[in-house]
Amino acid sequence: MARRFVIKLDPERDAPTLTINYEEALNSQQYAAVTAGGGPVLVVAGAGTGKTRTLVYRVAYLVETGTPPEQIVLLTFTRRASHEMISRASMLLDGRCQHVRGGTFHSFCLGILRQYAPRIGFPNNFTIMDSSDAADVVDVVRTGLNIRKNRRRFPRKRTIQSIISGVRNRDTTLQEYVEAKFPQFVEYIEVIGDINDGYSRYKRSHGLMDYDDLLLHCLFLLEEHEDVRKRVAGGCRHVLVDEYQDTNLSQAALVRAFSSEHTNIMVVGDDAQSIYQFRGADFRNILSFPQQFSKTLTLKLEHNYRSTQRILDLANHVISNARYKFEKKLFTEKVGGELPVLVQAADNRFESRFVAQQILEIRENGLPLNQMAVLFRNGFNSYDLEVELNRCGIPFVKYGGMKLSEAAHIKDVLAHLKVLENPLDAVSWNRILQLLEGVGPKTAQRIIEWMESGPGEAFELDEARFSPRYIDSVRGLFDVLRRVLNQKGSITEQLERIVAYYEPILKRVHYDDHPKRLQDLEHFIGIAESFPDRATLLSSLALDPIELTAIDTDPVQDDEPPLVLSTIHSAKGLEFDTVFLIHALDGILPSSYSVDDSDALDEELRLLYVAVTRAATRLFISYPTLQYRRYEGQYFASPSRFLENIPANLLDEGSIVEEAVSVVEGAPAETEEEIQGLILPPTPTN
DNA sequence: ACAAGCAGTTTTTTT
DNA sequence: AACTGCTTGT
Repeated sequence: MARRFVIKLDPERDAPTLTINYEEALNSQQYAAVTAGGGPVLVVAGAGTGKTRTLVYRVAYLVETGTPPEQIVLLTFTRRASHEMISRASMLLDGRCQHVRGGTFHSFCLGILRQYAPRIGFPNNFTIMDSSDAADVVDVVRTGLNIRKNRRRFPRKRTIQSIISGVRNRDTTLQEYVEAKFPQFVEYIEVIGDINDGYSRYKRSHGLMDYDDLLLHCLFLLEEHEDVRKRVAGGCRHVLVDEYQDTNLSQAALVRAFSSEHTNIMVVGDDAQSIYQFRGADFRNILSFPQQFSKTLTLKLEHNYRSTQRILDLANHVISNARYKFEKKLFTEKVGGELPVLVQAADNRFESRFVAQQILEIRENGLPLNQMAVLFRNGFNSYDLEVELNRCGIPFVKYGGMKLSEAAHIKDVLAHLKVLENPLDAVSWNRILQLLEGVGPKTAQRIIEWMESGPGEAFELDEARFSPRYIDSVRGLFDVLRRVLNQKGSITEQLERIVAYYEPILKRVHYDDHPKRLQDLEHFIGIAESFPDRATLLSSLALDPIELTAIDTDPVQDDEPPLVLSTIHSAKGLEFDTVFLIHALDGILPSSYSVDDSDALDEELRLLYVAVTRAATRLFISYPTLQYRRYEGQYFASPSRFLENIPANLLDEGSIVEEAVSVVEGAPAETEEEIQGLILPPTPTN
């Protein structure tokens, strides 16, 4: 007779032993999120409430409680964010966290598509186009359709590309979208539709995908191929999504697909920080999450650990002016602190000198440079300041603005690599052929068509068909490509060969500044060295472009962590002790492109909210009164409308006084105490 | 017919 | 700084 023995479970002893004391490290709301079970979880987390911390601990918790790290998918907004979170989780727990799969939606989709592309009629080695490549294709298609540009006010190639992309990222039609956003082009809706059709066909026949395709083709793949969906979603035991308020329709659908097998999905975000509506994101996406996933557990993080109460008061006041009423109000225990200040400067130069001097002073008082940041609306708003910082010897890094891989000369060299990787890539062929003397759009097109129809062997040129005016230079191009291909050297060797070939072209095309551009190319070769192969280099560059200013950083003071300059968009998710928001002008912070559209205007307001909430203890907002415009010359600009009529108990006012001698020890006027001691040296002539 | 060079206009934010 | 449209040159 069988006997049954019962062992009593002792929760003290038999619970998995956790090396991290989660309860102690987190507040109760964070703890609830980190230790939540499976199923859909929505975490609505205000600015500075420990959103990143929560995700990091969540990753560690999942790993510790037995989820294989490679079955955890952490989708973030930038690759920087995903690297940071994964390495923080690794430090918290151990190296197992390194195997968590992370990245942007685009890079995660790329990985899937590289594997399964043939299932949807693409080669595995398809090329990723950035938006200016896409605009070039649009132009080729438009020319091919014989659409005359000299029709009245026909949209530019960039505009057509952004219309096409705008429609694909939203739940709308071309008709509706153009009527709403580009009423001046309503008469061309049909033509734009034709261009769009041609554009899709062109991409498909040449193995090209734009950014939208990475998401949409991946979604199509998962929806149409049950076995692929099962395999991919089967590997996603836990899906975590950061910055969910900035996802668009297709990203929400992808989240659904990824989590379709295990339904363990946690999304984190803040509707008040949605700043990518221009790209199709909709903050209502995050609010409708519980409707899209049944039995959603909703948690809120409202306790701010970052900022002083005075900064939060200003932030709460700013966001209360939005048409849409956001529900949460942030609170903190950091009472008091300095009142944020709004500083009026006479012009750009005064603003720059003010900021640089404050930074020097604050550093003098012991705050490291990398805990300060200067934020601005547009990449070019910091040009003047960058000059001033260089003059003062303040090292800085800049995020946002011009990217290395967007510079014409880098794109030229990259296009050579791209045709080696994907010989069908007609955009790149088009680009590199037109660099040859005597070859323009028409000839480039004819050569491409000849290559596609004719010889099996790539990079071979047959005689007589082409004019002797350029035949030799085409042959020269093919020779270089063939040599690079046959030699199978390292990336560096391949690039060096191409740059050597390209150098004379560079001198001809950019005669006035070729030394600077050649320097960029050398620097680029150095960066490329760290990539394992050509394909990885090209994909990484397309999805995670390198900042152009990485080049200018002077090696003199590289032991000091640099000051951060950033567009507000690129500063999302970051925090600093001291923040300077510069160029807070009407027409810049509410961008002049947004003032007619109340939704867009609201987004600009949220942008200001994001900027303000980056600051922990000190916030300076400044604007120059005098601005220049091309033909009108100088004119007086007004401060941001968002900063008007702010009660004096929330925002101080300051002005800049010029003082040729030394600091006056006396009592300055109250409103000027913030900038007491600012000495402006005589304005240099340059 | 097509390329090259010049003049005038237009520039957000990002994967 | 890059794109578009116009004029000139081969």
